[in-house]
Amino acid sequence: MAAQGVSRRERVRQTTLAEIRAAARRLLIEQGPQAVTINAVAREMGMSGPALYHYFSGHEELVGAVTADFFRELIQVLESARDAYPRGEHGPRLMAACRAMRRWAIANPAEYRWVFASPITADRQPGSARELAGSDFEQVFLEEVTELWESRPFPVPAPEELDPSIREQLAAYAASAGVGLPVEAIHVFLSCWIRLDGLLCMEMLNQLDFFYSDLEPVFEDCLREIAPKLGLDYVATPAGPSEGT
Amino acid sequence: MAAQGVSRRERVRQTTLAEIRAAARRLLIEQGPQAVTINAVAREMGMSGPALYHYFSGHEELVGAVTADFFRELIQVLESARDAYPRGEHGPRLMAACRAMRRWAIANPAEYRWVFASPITADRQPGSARELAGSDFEQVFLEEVTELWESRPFPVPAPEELDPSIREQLAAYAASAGVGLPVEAIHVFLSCWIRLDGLLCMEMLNQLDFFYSDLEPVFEDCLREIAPKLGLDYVATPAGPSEGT
DNA sequence: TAGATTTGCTTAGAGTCATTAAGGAAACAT
DNA sequence: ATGTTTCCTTAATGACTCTAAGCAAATCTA
Repeated sequence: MAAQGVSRRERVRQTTLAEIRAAARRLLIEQGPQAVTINAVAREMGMSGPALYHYFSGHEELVGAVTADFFRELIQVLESARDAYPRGEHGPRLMAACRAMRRWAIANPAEYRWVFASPITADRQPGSARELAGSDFEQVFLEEVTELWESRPFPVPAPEELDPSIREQLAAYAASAGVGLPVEAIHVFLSCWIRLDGLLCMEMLNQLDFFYSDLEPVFEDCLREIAPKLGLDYVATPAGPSEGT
Repeated sequence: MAAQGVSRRERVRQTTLAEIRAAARRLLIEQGPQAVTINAVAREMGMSGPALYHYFSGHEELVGAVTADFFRELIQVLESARDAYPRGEHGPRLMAACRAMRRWAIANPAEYRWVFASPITADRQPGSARELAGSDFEQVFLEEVTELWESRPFPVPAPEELDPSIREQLAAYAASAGVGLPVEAIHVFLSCWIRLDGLLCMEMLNQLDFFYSDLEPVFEDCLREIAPKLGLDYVATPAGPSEGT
């Protein structure tokens, strides 16, 4: 029922790996990022420090694994929020994903900061787990916007209105990432994305505490401004999903 | 010529303090934030570690002092960019300050991240040097916008269009910070601020590397969108300042 | 100007980290 | 039953923060 092709050893190993990442997360939440040390994690699970080196090549790899976990979790949260609405309803699906992102950030501030406002500049090499998970994450929104565009194109600036340098950079990105969207549409999408995520970023970095105590209405305001740019209707209270898949 | 009421000792002490902060900054730039340790800073100036405890109560206070330095420097940069234009020209003055902020961030990425994307969650207590410098920093923009508003009010949403919760929060902020601007105007200002700084924030956290290699035109695009919200004309190439003070 | 005090530094040391090395014991494979 | 792999331990190195104890020079005081 459990063992298929994987040996018992392998299963135990995976369990331990998961336990390690869980302990690291607990430390992150309870005592902050600087508390996530090899020693502390090991102690947390009744092991001695060097034992962890059988599971991770070092501190950095542990950090990378935990980060990848968070990305996966966030992607999953976004996808299920999105999939609460049927495939064709791109507006509600996008809005739901946006709101879910903020909800996750609010519920998991330490994790959000760990991932996005990473003190850890390392692990930025292309090909790292982090980089891969990061692009998967963008993909959730980009895919939906692509479908939206294909089913009902939103208004875009005229080609000559777009700064040539921006055009060039986006063309390069589209080519390398295989995005099936015209440059102008990517520009509109990214403008919206930057506004929304920039706001969330500032909120999570506590840069707005001085002015606001609750940014939820500000976030909604941002959604309201963004919606028409993608040709969508802003809906304040998301109506119950119309019985999706 | 130099010694006034301060003793020679005090002067030497201040010099040493400055040298310590400079060494810390050098380490930050050359080897990243994790290299800014008490020991490394001391070594950098030919001292032994514990000596620094005569100047700072510990690592955290050193970090705080360096942060405050950066804030002061940034404020100074903003002010002189602004003051390159005469007092009445609020548009050019604001734009200049915005561009100067990005220029400083680009020229001093480590410092910018140190200040704004601080891994260091500590030192957030109200009254800390950091908090004070932070509010001075906002003040540069807020003051200018206030003068702009008083000389030539920009369009604001009708009172009933503004979310009641936002209104309430901004009213509280205005009262506590002594802002002489109606709530609606604060809202417009903050919307602009959040867009601009959110973009810069994401840029500096490398969240946009995937899409763009050079964000300067994107930043300009943002300025172009923001300008009319404050009733200003967007000017791409800032004309030489008309011989300000 | 001599003596007391303050200040700036030193080294020593305790406790934390990351990481490597060496070895024991249990699980597994044959 | 034997050999191998795997998991974990302790020991040790060198970094870090920070406290303690103490020397020596600068400064103040009488």
